[in-house]
Amino acid sequence: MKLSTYNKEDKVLLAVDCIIFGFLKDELKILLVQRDFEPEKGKWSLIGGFLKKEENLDKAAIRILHHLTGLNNIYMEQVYTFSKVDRDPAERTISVAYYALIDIATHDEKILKQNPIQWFNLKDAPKLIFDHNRMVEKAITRLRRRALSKPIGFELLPEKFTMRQLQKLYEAILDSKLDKRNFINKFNSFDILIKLDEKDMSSSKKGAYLFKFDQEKYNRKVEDGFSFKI
Amino acid sequence: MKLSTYNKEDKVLLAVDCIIFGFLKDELKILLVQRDFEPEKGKWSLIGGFLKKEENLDKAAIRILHHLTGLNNIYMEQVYTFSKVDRDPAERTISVAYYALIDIATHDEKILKQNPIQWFNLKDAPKLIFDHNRMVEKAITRLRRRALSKPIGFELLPEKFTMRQLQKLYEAILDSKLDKRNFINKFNSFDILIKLDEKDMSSSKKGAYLFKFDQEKYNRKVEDGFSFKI
DNA sequence: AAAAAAAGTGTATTTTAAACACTTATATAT
DNA sequence: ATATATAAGTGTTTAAAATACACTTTTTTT
Repeated sequence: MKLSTYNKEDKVLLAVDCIIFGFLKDELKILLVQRDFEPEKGKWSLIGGFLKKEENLDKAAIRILHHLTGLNNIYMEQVYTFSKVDRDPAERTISVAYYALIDIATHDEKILKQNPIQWFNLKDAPKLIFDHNRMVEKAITRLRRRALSKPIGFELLPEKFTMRQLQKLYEAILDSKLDKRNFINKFNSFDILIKLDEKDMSSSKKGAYLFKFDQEKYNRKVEDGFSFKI
Repeated sequence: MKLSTYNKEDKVLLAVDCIIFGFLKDELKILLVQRDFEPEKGKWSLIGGFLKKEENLDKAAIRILHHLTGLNNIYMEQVYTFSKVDRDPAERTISVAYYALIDIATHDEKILKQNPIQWFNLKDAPKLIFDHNRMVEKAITRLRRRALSKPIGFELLPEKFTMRQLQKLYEAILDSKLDKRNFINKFNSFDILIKLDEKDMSSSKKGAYLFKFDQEKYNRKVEDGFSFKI
């Protein structure tokens, strides 16, 4: 075996923890897993695992998420790397947090097959192991900033949705009430929605028009960014 | 020796690389070091080193920066973790990038003592080893976002500075020319400057009033944030 | 036929951003 | 002493964006 140039340096375990946000019934949710090994076996945890030598972090996040939930093709974004010395009591572990947004309805079959995995309302999620609650906080901050600077919703909403659902999503993320008319005017000014000839009748007698995103324009806005002020 | 719970998992080297920005004579600068070990010995590099088992990343960044430059008490912020498999050809190494802003004049004595270290104008910095150029890009993006959402300058400017210097700093960071009157009006609306009874005579016959930051108000603005639109 | 429930829609006001040019002070050169 | 050159300093008008705000429509249920 080749003697490494960096031979005297310490090596550490590098973990990846995934914060998966979903949205259902006007509530922001988070996907958690019941840990099935020690330490902290049985407690609720983010979806996590260890980086392997021959993969990068993005790949590791995808593999770990797939392995624990069956979810595929989820684009995750790196948030922050957590390195408190005793964050994992078992062994020195540094962990890189990733987050993603998904539409619960689209993906739920897969997830529900797996047993110790569960959606929680963000507001009443259980206490998590290690520093996972801090990770969630940091991811929420990131999500909030993202919602103010780029369109959000494509990943979190079903293909067709009402204006009200979209507004509720923004209200949930920004944790504040928005004015209906101002929201619609503002969002329409971005010109990324297509109004369908179809109504959702599930939430009112009158029915609410359904919309979908104009994929191309949406993507362009993700690139260019915008400024959404609350 | 205790048999670890995570015994079968891979361990990796974790590096920290520091992107140190400075500002002098209307130019944004970056501090680079000539690497004195293989691989890539003699090439220009960010200020880097390896995390030790018994320290967290913030501490490692401080230690590494101090060790290579003599700089003390520099607050650095984590930017991103880079993990491409072959980013370091010698051995699998993941690196966490940190960045900081410093006032060159205040710190220069210390730095200049150390030899293979040098300030470069950001615009004509040499090609760096590994993925360090990408790290710098990411740090600049972060710096720019920071400049638009929080006051900046306290760390990059001398204690007393002219309005012109402050404007040039923003111009350098945002890489765009700003209108003198609009800049002053805007910045004054933040109410974080104290106008001194002293003039800087070095750059004009008339002399330009010196300002300093109102530390308390400045800090409050760092907390609360603002929106600086260019 | 009345009541209830959510959807849908527009304007006036305030705030913020952007565009824009001349005067002042003083050292230096003639 | 006078003229000139150089950067500093200073406000207003216009345009754009954000905010505040309330009634009508549709349809089911009673």
